[in-house]
Amino acid sequence: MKPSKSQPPRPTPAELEILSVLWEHGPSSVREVQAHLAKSRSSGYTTVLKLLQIMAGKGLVTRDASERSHVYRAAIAREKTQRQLVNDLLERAFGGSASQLIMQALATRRASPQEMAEIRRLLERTGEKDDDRH
Amino acid sequence: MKPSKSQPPRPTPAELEILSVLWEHGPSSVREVQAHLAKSRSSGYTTVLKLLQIMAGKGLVTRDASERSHVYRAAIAREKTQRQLVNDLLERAFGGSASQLIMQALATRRASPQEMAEIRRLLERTGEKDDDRH
DNA sequence: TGGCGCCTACGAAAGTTTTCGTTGACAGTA
DNA sequence: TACTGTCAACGAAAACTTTCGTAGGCGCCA
Repeated sequence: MKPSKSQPPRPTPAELEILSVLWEHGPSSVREVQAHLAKSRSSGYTTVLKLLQIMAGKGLVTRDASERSHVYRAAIAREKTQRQLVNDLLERAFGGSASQLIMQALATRRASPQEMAEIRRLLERTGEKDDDRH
Repeated sequence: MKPSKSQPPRPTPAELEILSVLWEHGPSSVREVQAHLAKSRSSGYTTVLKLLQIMAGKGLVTRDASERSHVYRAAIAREKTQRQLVNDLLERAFGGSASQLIMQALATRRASPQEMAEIRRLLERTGEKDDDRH
């Protein structure tokens, strides 16, 4: 097996679901991941185990094997992964137009008033001065 | 081959890139699609042809075979497809939070000042409509 | 000790997506 | 007609993803 790359590859759909569980619930055993996953997808125990092993090989998760039940934790940051995925979608389906994507995001899920407010706030902050970072 | 379903399946990544070309440039021959595709991905001619044939079978594109060079056109609407994809991403990677997704979309820094303005405009309009129902 | 339950490891199958080599057809042209 | 360039069709390989069966280890306890 190759040493895990410095830059882990993009997670597959099933891997992404597992990462979501780890992001939300923190380091977990296979059993725990599988239990949470069962709510949205039905995957057998060994399937989840295998995926986690593969993900460890890819560097998507790390594993603490000091206990009998190994504990897995996400090795890539949620935000960074989300950004990468959005970027991909942007390129592949929106011709790079962020506003188009945002429009569809707003059209799909009617964002709650709180969310709308948050988005507006975010937009003001980001929009004021484009390259004024401090 | 099955008759194309009334509801075409979701396009795969490679298929989506082809659809993007068709959406942007309109009905095209295989050669034209492949030429445009070459900018972002290197796919051989027969690969693109095969994909288009598969897509035709799935109902993702239609084909005009009256000329020697068959002309393909997208059979599914851009907006609808985009919305579906955004929805998927929203569910799979953002726990359904549109504002999170939008935040990441803005963070990619693809948005030009014009786009930012457009987004702001869009947001105001949507926001008004939201509270302004009677 | 023997049996039970839970765990990891591993390999292989099944399913899906992408790639391309090869073939035969057609049109234009020398 | 023979040659050349371009095209669609097709099959099969290659690559990738997901699933699960099976085997073996370990700890617990009757």
